[in-house]
Amino acid sequence: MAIHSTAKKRKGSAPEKRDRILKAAIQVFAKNGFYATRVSEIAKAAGVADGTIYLYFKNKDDVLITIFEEGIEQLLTILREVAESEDTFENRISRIIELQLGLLEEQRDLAEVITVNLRQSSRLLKQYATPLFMQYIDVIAGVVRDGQNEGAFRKDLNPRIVARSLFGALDAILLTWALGEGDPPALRKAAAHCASLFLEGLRQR
Amino acid sequence: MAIHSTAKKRKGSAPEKRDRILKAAIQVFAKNGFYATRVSEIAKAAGVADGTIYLYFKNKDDVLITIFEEGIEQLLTILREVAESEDTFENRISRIIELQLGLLEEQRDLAEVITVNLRQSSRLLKQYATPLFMQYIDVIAGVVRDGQNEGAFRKDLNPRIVARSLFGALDAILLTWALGEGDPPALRKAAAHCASLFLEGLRQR
Amino acid sequence: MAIHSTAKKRKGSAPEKRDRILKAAIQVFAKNGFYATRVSEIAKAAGVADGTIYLYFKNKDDVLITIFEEGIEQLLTILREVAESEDTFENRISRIIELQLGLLEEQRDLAEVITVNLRQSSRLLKQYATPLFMQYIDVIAGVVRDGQNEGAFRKDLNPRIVARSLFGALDAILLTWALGEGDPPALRKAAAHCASLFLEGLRQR
Amino acid sequence: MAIHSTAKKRKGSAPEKRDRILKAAIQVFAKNGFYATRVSEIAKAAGVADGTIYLYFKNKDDVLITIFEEGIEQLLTILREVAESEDTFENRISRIIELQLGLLEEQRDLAEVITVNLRQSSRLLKQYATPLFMQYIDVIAGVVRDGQNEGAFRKDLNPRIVARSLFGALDAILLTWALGEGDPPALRKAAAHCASLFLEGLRQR
DNA sequence: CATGAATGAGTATTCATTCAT
DNA sequence: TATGAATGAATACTCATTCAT
Repeated sequence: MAIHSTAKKRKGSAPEKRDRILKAAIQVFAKNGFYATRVSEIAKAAGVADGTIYLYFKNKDDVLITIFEEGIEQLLTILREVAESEDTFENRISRIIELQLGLLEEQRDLAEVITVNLRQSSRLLKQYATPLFMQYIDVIAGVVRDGQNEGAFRKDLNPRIVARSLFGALDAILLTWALGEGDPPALRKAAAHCASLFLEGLRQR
Repeated sequence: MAIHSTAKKRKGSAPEKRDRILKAAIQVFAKNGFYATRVSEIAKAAGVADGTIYLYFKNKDDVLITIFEEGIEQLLTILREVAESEDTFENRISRIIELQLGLLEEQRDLAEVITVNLRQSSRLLKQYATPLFMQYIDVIAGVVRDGQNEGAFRKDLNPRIVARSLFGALDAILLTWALGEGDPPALRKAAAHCASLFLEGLRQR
Repeated sequence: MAIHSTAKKRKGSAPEKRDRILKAAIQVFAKNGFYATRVSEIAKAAGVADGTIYLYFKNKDDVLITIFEEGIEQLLTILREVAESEDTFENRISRIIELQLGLLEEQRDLAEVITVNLRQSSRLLKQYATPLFMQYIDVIAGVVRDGQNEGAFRKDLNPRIVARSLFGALDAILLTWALGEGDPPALRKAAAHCASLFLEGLRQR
Repeated sequence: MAIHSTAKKRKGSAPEKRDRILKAAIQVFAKNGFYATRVSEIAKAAGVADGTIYLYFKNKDDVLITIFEEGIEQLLTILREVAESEDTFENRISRIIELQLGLLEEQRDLAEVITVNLRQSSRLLKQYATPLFMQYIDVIAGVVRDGQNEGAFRKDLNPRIVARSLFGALDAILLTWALGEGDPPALRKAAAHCASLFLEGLRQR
C-alpha cells in the first residue's frame, strides 16, 4: 500500500541496524561489564554478523563511547529543560532527582552502563566521559547557584560541591538499586528521601 | 632476643612478600584498572617473580578480592570506632566524612581501587564485593538511626538511604578531586561543605 | 553504422571496465604487493563497486593471474618479433635488452607486478605463473641457440642458462633502478653496459 | 657425568629454541611463502607453543627480518673472505659464484626465503632488506673494481652494474632451480656456465 | 619458597566474497 | 550489469597460569 515502502526500508535499515547494535550493547555491557563482553555477543544479541558492527563503529571502545555520549546527551537535554524551567528552585531540584532516577528507571541498563563504566580506567574512556560528566554537574550547579542568587538556598555552600554531592548520592542510590532486586517503588521512595534530605540541607533560613 | 635474626627474617619474609604484592597491586590497579593490569606488572612492581604471586593468591581475581576484603575491613574498623564513640551524632557524622576523605587522602589508591573496580569488575566479583560494601553503608546508617532514636536527627528519612547518599556524595567528591589537580585543601573545604549540607538536611527541628 | 551510439557504448563499456580494473590492479599491486592489496582498493582505483570486480574475475587471485597472462603475452609478442627479425644476433640481443628495459620503463608497474608478485605469491599461483615465465626465457634462449648455430656465439654455453642469466641481470638492474631514484638515463647506461658485458661473454672467437 | 650438565642445558635451551624457530620458519616460509604461512604452523614445525615464538621475536615480520639479516650476514662474511683473498680476480669471481650457489645449495630453503621474499612489498621489509642487499652488491663490485685497477678486467664497465648483473643472474638461476626439480649437479653446471659467460665478458683484451 | 620460561586458550578485527536491490 | 551493505571465516597476538628447576 505504501508507495515508497521499499525505498523506506532501504533508507531506514542502516540507522535501524546501528540502533539495534547500540541497544544490544547496552544490554550486554550492563549484564557482563565492558571487558567481559565479547563483540560476538553484542552481534548475536543485535541479530547481525560480527563484522557488521565494524561498519558502524570503529571498534569495541567506540561502541561504549557512543553509548556514553548519546546516553548522557539524552539526559543533558532533558536536564537542561528542567533547569531552565519556570518552576521554584526546590521543585527544580526535586524534578532533577526524579528525572535522573526516573529516566534511568525506564532505562536501567543504560544507567548501569553509564554509572558502571564511567570510571573505567581506560584513559581513552576517561577522556570522553569526564567532560560530559562535568557538563552534567554544571547544569545542576547552575540551578543551585541561581537558587542562591534568588534567595531560595543558603549562600555558604559551593554550588559545584553541592551538585557533585547530589550527583554522587543519586549515583550510589542507583548503583545499590541496580545491584539489588531493583523494584521501582523502592527507587521512588529513595528519590523522595534524597530530595528531602538535600532540600532541607540547602534551605535558606 | 632472638639470636638468629635471619630465621626471624625468614619467618617474616613470607607475609612481608604478600604485603608487597598487595601494595603493588593496589597501585597498578588504581593506575590502570583491573582488566588492563597484567599480573606481570604487579609482580614487577612488587619485585617478585610472576609465579610468586600464585604462592600467595589463587589467581588475579583473588588479589582484587583480598584488597577489597582487607581494605574495607581496615576502613570498617576505624569507622566503627567513630560510630560507637561518645561524641554527639553531628560530630560523629562530621568525623565520618573527614575520616573517609582523610583516610582515603592517605590511601588514594586504595580508594580508587575499591570504588572504581567495584563497578567495573565482573558480576562474580561484584557479588562478592557488594556485601562488604553494604557493611560499610550499614555502619553509617547505624549512626543515623541512633541519632534519630536519640532525637538528634529527623525521623522521616530512611537511614540506609541517607547513608548511601552520604557515601555516594563523598565518593563523587573524591572522584572529582582525583580526576582534577587534587590539592588537599580543596578536599578539606569540600568535606566541610558536604558535612554542613548533610547535617542541616538531617537536623531535627 | 550503428545508429544507437549508446548501444555501442554499452557493448564497449564492459571490456572497458574490465581494462580499468586490470590497470588499477597493476597500480595497487605494484605499490602495495598482492597480499597487502585489498579488493576494495582495486575497486576504488578503478572507479567501480567492489562487487563489480567479481563480474569480470573469479576472485582476487584471478585478477593477478590475468595480469600475468596478458602482461607476459604482451611482452612475448614484441619479444618474438625481435627474436625472429633479420637483424644480426648481437643486435637482436641488444634490442631484447633495450626492449625489456625500455618497455618496462614505460610499464614500470607491470614489471613490478610480474617480477615481485611472481615471487611472493602462493605456491598455486607460482605454479601457474612459472610456465609463462619459462616461455619468456625460452624466446631469449632461442635467439642464443640460433646465434650459436649460425656461428655468432660460442657453443659451449647452455642457451637457457644464458637466457636466465640475462633475464636475471636485467631484472636486478630494474629492481635497483626502481628502488633508487630511477632516472631514465641511468637505466639506459646500465642497459648499454649490460649488453656489452653479455655480448663479449657470448662472442665466438 | 658432565658436572655442569644441567646448567648447560638451562643456558643452552633458550638459544636452541630460538634456532629451532628460525629453522622451522625458513622451511615453512620457503614452502608456503610468508603471507600464506600461519604463525601456528611455524610453532608446530618448531615443536613449541605459539606463544613461545613471541618470547624470541616481536612478531611474524620480525621472524622474517631476522632470517634475512642473519642469512645475508652469513653470506656476507664468507663473501668478504673470498673477495679479500690472494687468488686471481677470475678465480675470486668464480668462487663467489660457486660460493653463493654452493652455500645455498646446502640451504635451499634459506635461498628460497631470501630470494622470494627479498621483494616483498611490505615497506618494512624493503627497509630492512635493501641496505643488506646493497652491501652484498658492493662486495662483488669491489672485486670487479680491483680487477679493473689491476688490469685483469676491462675498464669500460661500471663495477656496480656488473655486480648487479651477476647477482641478478645467479638469483634467477637459483629461482628457476628452486622452482624446478632442483638437482645439485644441474646447479653446478649452471654455475660453471654462468662463470664462463661473465668472465669472458669481463676479460681485458 | 621462588623463579620465569613455556604454554595455549581465548578474541578483536579484517576483508574476500555474496546477493538483494 | 552494477551496487555496496552485510556476512562470517580466519588468524596474529596476549597474558593468566603452570611447573621444572
